[in-house]
Amino acid sequence: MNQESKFQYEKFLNHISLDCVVFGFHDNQLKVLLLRMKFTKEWALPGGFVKEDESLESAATRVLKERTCLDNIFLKQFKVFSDPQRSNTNPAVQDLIDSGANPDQSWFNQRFISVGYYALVDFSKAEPQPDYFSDLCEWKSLNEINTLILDHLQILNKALENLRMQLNYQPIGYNLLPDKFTMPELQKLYETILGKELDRRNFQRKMLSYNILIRLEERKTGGAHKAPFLYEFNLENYQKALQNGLYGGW
Amino acid sequence: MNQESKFQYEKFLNHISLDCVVFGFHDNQLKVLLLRMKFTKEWALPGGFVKEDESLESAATRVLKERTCLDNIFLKQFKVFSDPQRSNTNPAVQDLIDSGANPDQSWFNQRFISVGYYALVDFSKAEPQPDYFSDLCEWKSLNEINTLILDHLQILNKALENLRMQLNYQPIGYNLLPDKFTMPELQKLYETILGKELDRRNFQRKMLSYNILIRLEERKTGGAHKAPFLYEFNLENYQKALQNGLYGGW
DNA sequence: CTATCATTGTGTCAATTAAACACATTAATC
DNA sequence: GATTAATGTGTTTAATTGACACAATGATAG
Repeated sequence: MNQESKFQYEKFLNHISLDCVVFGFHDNQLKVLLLRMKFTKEWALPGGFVKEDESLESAATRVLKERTCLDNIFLKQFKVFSDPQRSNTNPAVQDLIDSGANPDQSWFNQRFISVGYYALVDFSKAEPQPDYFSDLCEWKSLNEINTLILDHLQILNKALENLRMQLNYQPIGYNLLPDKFTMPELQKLYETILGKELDRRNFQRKMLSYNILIRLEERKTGGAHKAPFLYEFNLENYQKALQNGLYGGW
Repeated sequence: MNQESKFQYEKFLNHISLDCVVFGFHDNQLKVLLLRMKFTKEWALPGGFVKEDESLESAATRVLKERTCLDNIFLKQFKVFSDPQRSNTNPAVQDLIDSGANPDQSWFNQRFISVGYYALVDFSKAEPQPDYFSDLCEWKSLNEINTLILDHLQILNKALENLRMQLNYQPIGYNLLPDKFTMPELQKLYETILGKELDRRNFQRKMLSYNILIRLEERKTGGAHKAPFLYEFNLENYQKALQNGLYGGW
């Protein structure tokens, strides 16, 4: 276990927290990284607080490095959750207090405005680590997730909504797939995020038209049936597409 | 002057502020509502703080009602600005301190994480009101705005970027135009936001295809040349389009 | 080692959408 | 009443999307 040895709430800004929806892709399924709370055994999104001298982005990066052991994670701020009632009527708060991290209870009893981030990571490279308040850190498939503490399920759904939007004007995949991947794998990723099936041939045509893929001379063998080509991203064009978007619109 | 008689910083959450980029449309130009600081005479975005029992949305709504005398303003949260250095190296802070609102200076010397909102309002119905720290509240055209306090120019630019994005998947205009308007006026609004010209005939065809417009039997007379039809929005379809978006994407 | 099977690679055709452009109409002005 | 400059309403062509067909191939079963 690579938990923090002490929870130093003294260093953090009051009232502000952040929650991260970490997406990964494995077994043709979209996964989300969750923590199991030590006491109530409820599941939660990884989150944290903001130190006095760091930006939200730095704080999110720090938290995600602690939870996944990864650097350079794709991070996107998508919404702030500020309902005054979002955290004060939930047993999870008691759980945090029970943790003993904050003896006088003043830290967890305050109201938090939480900034939501979603992250896209390479499933195979992440090494899930629980935090001070949890005893387990695991990937869960979307359909396995029924309840989460506080408003975390709402945060997860909003993140997914935003990820689906991103799909429509920015490339996706570099952060979620291994370096080399097949067209069917990329398509499955899209289908999983969107929750619907796409036409194989039209998908390929559209995807290739973005000019962000490089087809390798290699094929992926081992599976039954015809061996598909391997692709990798053209990083230069991928970055351009991230900046400029994929569609013109007006 | 309809200023607040007292600045009650005691009631607000520490470290959290909000800034609003209020867009209006007048004389075929996109306008932004700005405040002139009492002492330094620098210009700033309208902003405020969050009371202990209100959400960010409520706080933004409250602030905008104070600045424009309008209810039911279209509001959209677009980004949080959290650079630790964003406010502590700027003369504007001294200006706020000089205001005397907070004698021990503890309030304005703290670090603020600011949530950015943009608002779309009917120019002709807003009644600009300065706040406790400003002596003037005025509409400014985008090209008139060169410098703003703190990182407000950056906030403005990000808001504009987001507004341009919104144009590509949601209808716009109901909040910015009077109840009845002409097609050329609507087109000018789009052109102003996008900063580029559009083909008159293609614009009309595309806009009508959304089914959010109702053409009235009336025409707008008074201008030289042929009188254009007046339109109004079909509110039911407009709301649907806001929810579902205008384009399919994947 | 050959036939079978499921999947991949490639391509076509029709329908829809977008871009570029032309001409008739009309309200104010002189 | 002619002129002017903008509006109303098209058409034509190109580009994109959606639906679908068939050949190629790697593993597997017999």
